[in-house]
Amino acid sequence: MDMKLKIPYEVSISCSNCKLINKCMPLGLSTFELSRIDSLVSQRIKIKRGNDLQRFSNSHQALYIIRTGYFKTVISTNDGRDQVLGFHMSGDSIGLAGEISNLYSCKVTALEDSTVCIVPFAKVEEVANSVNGLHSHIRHLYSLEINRENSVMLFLGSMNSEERVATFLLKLSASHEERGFSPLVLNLKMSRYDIASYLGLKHETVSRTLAKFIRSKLIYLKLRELKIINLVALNSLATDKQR
Amino acid sequence: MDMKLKIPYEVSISCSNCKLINKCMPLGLSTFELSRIDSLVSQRIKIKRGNDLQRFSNSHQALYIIRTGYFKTVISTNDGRDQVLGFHMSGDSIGLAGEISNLYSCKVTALEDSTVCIVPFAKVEEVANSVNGLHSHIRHLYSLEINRENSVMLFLGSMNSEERVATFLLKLSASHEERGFSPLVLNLKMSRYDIASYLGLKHETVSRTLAKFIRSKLIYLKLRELKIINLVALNSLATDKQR
DNA sequence: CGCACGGTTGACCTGTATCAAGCCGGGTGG
DNA sequence: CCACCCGGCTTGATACAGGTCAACCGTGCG
Repeated sequence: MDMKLKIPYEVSISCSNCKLINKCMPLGLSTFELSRIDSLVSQRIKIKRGNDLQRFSNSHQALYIIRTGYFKTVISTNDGRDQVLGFHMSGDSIGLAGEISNLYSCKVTALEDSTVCIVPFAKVEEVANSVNGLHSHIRHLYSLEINRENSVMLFLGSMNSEERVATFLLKLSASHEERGFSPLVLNLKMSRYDIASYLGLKHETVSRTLAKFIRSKLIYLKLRELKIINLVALNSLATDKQR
Repeated sequence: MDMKLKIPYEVSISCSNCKLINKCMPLGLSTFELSRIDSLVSQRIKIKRGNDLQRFSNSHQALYIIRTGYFKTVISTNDGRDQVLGFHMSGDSIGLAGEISNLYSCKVTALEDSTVCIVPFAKVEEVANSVNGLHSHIRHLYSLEINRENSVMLFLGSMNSEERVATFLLKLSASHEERGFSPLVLNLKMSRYDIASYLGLKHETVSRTLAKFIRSKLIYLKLRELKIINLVALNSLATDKQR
């Protein structure tokens, strides 16, 4: 069924035999279109845990797509304020905001060893007339990002700490499930500090809230290893604003 | 120099003689390119204060650009949570997120009588090969929006109430200045409730913080009419995180 | 003209931040 | 391989910013 050949580890470096193709490219491409897609990715780079995806030349001239690994994006101001904007895993596009504003810089940091595909927009425009819907797909990627940010603003602007933490766990769970992993077993790649910043809380509050969830048997947690025990209850914590 | 002919009020309905062309379209277009741009806008619609920009057919098939007026975008969940995501005025593009997610709906409400230009993406793709940089300009618009949202997440996640209100006023001021108005005289189109939601505060807190600013002679405020008296101090409140 | 709603202000309360102490685990160097 | 140490994490005690509740005012809309 699923032939497992012994293949040198660099062979699968083309889009057409990448498992993620349905996530980062339009659905339902013909074989001809697939062959054109292969020329989109100018390079694939490896980034070690703790390092930043430093932008090559002009960042908003290219799309960065995570092939493997885990990242956080952080905005920092010159008065020393930091804010984690999001966490990203395989198939996600990052750096869509480009470098427009100089008021604050946006950093993309690997939380584990990762690989990233770089798709220059120039190539997109070259290839677009032979691949149907490529432009609209790029717009779709931007829309996804804006939607993601909207949902972050929602909890930052209107939720208490329990609701925020529950929402965070559910988001993680959903993105795991989306990628074919168990939605109930999460391996946290980020620190409590990262979570706290993302949720607009202090790390102590995150700790306490997680402890409360453990006590009420919603989750199991040992360091960075987390299991969701009561998904339903967690969900109603996040979405049933009582009163 | 600048001929002022008496023209029936609907004539200026083409992009090539719209004052906003430099804001919503790429810079430095040739006259030929300008003529192609004119065909981009499929229609211009009027929206009365208090009404929503209801999306036509499939929203993410078109770009909506504010010609005149003022809008707020609001996200609401089915458990009755509301969050103002932003305020928008002439030249801004709205609705870039499309309708991807059904978890929460995003509403765009006019805060005063407004007009909006609709640019279907299908037209963009038709015209793109005769207008240099049109695709990259669209991407630029998305980037602007993502950047804007990043800055909102920054204050929602990491600022206290004074910093938030000061930041809000400075943002308003900057967008006025950008459009050639005085950066010091602001006419608030939105209610205190809207401001509060946007800033992730309660309206009482917004009121009190504004009152504090009045007392310390940073601003003058009478209902919705606001004057910035000490821009420098306001700025250092927003950006100098002491300690 | 009147009323409802937006806005302000005060008194009080609570959720989250702050400060502080201690624990644990993993990485480093001897 | 072990010991140490540092950074991530937890937990407790306390403080305070901002939320909540309530009363009142003004204004602009119907």
